[in-house]
Amino acid sequence: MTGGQHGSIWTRPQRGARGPSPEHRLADIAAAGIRLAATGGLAAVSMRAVAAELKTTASTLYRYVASRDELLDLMVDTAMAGFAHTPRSDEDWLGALVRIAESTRSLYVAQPWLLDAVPSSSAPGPNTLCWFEHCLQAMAALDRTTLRKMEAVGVLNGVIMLFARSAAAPTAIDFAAMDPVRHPRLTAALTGSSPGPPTVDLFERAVRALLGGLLDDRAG
Amino acid sequence: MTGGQHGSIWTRPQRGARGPSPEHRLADIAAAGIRLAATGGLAAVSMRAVAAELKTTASTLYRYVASRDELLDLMVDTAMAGFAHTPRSDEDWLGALVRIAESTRSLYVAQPWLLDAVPSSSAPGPNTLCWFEHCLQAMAALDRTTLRKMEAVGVLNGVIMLFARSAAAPTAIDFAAMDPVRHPRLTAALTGSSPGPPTVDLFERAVRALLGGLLDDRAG
DNA sequence: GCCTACTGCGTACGTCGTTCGCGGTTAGAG
DNA sequence: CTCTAACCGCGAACGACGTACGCAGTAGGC
Repeated sequence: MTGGQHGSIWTRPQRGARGPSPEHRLADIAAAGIRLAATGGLAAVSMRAVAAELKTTASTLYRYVASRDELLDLMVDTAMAGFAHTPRSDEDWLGALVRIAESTRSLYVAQPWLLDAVPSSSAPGPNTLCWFEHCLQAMAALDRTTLRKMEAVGVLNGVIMLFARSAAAPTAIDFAAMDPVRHPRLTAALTGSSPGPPTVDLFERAVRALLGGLLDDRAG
Repeated sequence: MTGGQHGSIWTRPQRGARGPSPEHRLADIAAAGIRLAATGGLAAVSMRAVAAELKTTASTLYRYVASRDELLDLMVDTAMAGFAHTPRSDEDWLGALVRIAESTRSLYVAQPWLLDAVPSSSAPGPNTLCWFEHCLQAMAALDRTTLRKMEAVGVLNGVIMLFARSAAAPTAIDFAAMDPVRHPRLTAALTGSSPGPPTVDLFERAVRALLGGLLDDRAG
């Protein structure tokens, strides 16, 4: 199993014919990486650590994967297999997208390392494409350009990740640099009442407003 | 100048009284880092590289900065000094925020490394706080909870970064993993007409829709 | 049976962030 | 003035990282 030459892991032939059969599978490697990421974040996913998890060495991993980034791509797509969505007949496109957004967000929140890994992946795997497909299917009845829809899906995904990030890492901002004279409103806002609980359904409201503005009504 | 013990760079005393005067200034260090980041991205900003830019060594930098992350914080806030905004009397809060959003995005697009650096910064510097203050000032006349406004500003910043990212790195996605059977709509969308130019003013529409939905009209 | 492609793996290279301790310098304390 | 403690720049080192190379062994195609 060569980890080089071809374009991406998804198109690469899984196995040559000649040599001994590989001792590992891509699925196991991805699972090992995910196991490490779940505990120590993406920083804990080093070639050596993943290899140790599989009781082998780092150089062996390069028989399966061309680089660390490719391993991350593999992990992302494996995690995306956890996404499931069943269309309903009683809801419109906006409702369907909101439901997709919410289950996607919960997936990101459950595996926060995804938020750090996704940006590197410019070669989406089958499960990631499946997610995309679900979004497009939800908008099937909507009369808009496909380009327009895909733009909206891209923005939607960004917003989902945005909310997932703030949910995963409670915004512990250190406002030590604040000067009451230069930032009166900020000071007033912070020294005022305690922050309290975030607005309920902020996520759903944001998603609805965004998609509505991007896809609904007038102007094309 | 000790790079340790105190909470953040912003509150740390700039200089002790006893020893010889430092040969460098934080501003120069940040500028050197920015210079490197402008060419080779954040990856090019290593302690050794920044030190070499200042004709010194990596260990010397630690007299000024506690860690690489702190150096990044410094760079981010220095770059944020490039943000300027003058309120107008003839526009409402939404118009003001849209203008802020657009100039912020152009700042991100001009210095794409900011998009990779910001996530690490949980200790905003004075210039970053100044940006926040501008947003709050734009909404001064708006009758909403301060909490609500700050949430909206947080989401706004996320959306700005989202669009800036897609503008800086043209989405060269490799769809090699696509199976026409499993992803019919995606295939149809991609094999159909060429992607063509993105929708005009997608950014402004998204910002307007989002802020409108988050802050305007009914429901509290 | 040989050749060839493939396997796992030990080793090594260069780079990274960071720490430690040295010699030299400066300012406040006595 | 002397002394001393705090501070400076810096060389060297540590451990960890991603990755390349080459070796010994194995299994299928001819």
